[in-house]
Amino acid sequence: MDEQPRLMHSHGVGMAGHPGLAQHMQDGTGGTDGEGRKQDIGDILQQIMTITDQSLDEAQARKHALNCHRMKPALFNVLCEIKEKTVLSIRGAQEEEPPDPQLMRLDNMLLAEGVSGPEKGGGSAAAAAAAAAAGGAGSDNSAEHSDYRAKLSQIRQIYHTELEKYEQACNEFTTHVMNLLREQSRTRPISPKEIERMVSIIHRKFSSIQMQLKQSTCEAVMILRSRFLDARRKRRNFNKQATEILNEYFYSHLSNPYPSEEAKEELAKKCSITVSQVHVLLSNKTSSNPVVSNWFGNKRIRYKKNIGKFQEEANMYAARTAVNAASASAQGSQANSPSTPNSAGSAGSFNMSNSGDLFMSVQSLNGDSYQGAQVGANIQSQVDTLRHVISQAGGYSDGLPGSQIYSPQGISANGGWQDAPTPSSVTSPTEGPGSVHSDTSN
DNA sequence: CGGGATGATTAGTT
DNA sequence: AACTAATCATCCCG
Repeated sequence: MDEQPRLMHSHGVGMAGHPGLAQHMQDGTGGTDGEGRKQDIGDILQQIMTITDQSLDEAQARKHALNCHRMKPALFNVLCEIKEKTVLSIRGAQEEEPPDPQLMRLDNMLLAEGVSGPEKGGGSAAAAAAAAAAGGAGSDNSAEHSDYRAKLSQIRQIYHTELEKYEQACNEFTTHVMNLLREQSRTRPISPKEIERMVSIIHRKFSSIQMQLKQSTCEAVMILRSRFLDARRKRRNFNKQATEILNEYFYSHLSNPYPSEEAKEELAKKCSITVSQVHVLLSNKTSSNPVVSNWFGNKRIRYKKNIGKFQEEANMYAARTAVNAASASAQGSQANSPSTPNSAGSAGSFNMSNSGDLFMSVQSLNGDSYQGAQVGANIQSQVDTLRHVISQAGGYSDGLPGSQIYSPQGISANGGWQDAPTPSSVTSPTEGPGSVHSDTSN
């Protein structure tokens, strides 16, 4: 303690013209002493040089001896002088590096993914809440979701633990090095700048290790994420019941198969269809159930594309809803259809994109405003077929087994399915697709 | 395995 | 923003 570390700044700079060592060397009495001093200095240097070869205790002892050596201040001054010169060259190498762009990228990503952010980021919590709210019955989805979150938080935990470990190690090491340097500054000149430099070197080293950690964390998150996103693409067919419910709605609203938000929600609930959690996670909209919307979108387009293929199905569901509604009450059968009065498919008036004139009205069962079955096609290539079908009055030909016939009402030539009162009532296709009366065969 | 069925995604439209 | 049309990716049945 008696000896403060001799940092250079405390020594001043003005010794260039007056080297302390020279002074010491010259303040002897006789010329012959010169030899002895030289010897002395050589001794000291020798001791210094070999100090690292010794055991700790020995070294410690020798250090103390050196510290007390009468030549020490002189030697120290010399070292200071040399240092002063070399420092200049060191300074040049010292550049303030800008923050590593890649590190910044990693940081940003970790933050965005909620790994490095505040504990249990509000964002993910909100997403979870949204998922829970949107998917009331969806145990499947929320399970998947929580799985994702569990894995993410696992990653986050590992990341934080490791990060903390690194930080601690870094601090420990830094303190250690600084102590060492301070200790050493007794025997050799060390500028604060040098210590600073050393510290920054240490920090750089550690931060490069940290970067590796961040990188692998990012990778892990990416992998998790991609696996999660892939999962969303994995298609699971709805169960039969769900499909039936959806189909029922579709065919009973064939005139306007665009369920409202509430209707979609309702259907989703009935079918136990939940929003894919991804939708909730990636888009924070609380709106309609995209799964149901997807279904209706697909259904509409596919129905429209190939009505014939769906005739059977349509009739089936129409019949079902008819029974349910118990309305029917088929009153008059219009004269003009060759077929029996009742043969009406579900009414669909959804207007085919191109040409409204393809359908023909054949019969309308309801006195009030309702149209009977309709057949329509928008595809030019189907026209012939349709004509054929129609001419057969519900008989079928090639692709179109249907027994449906169009009535013009509710159909607008221009676009979109017109809305029409629920068709419900109309049908009674008696028997499935069969319902073909009249001259079917020919 | 091939191919149709089907849910999801995407580009473009209104 | 919701829809259509096309397409992708997977399921599923023969």
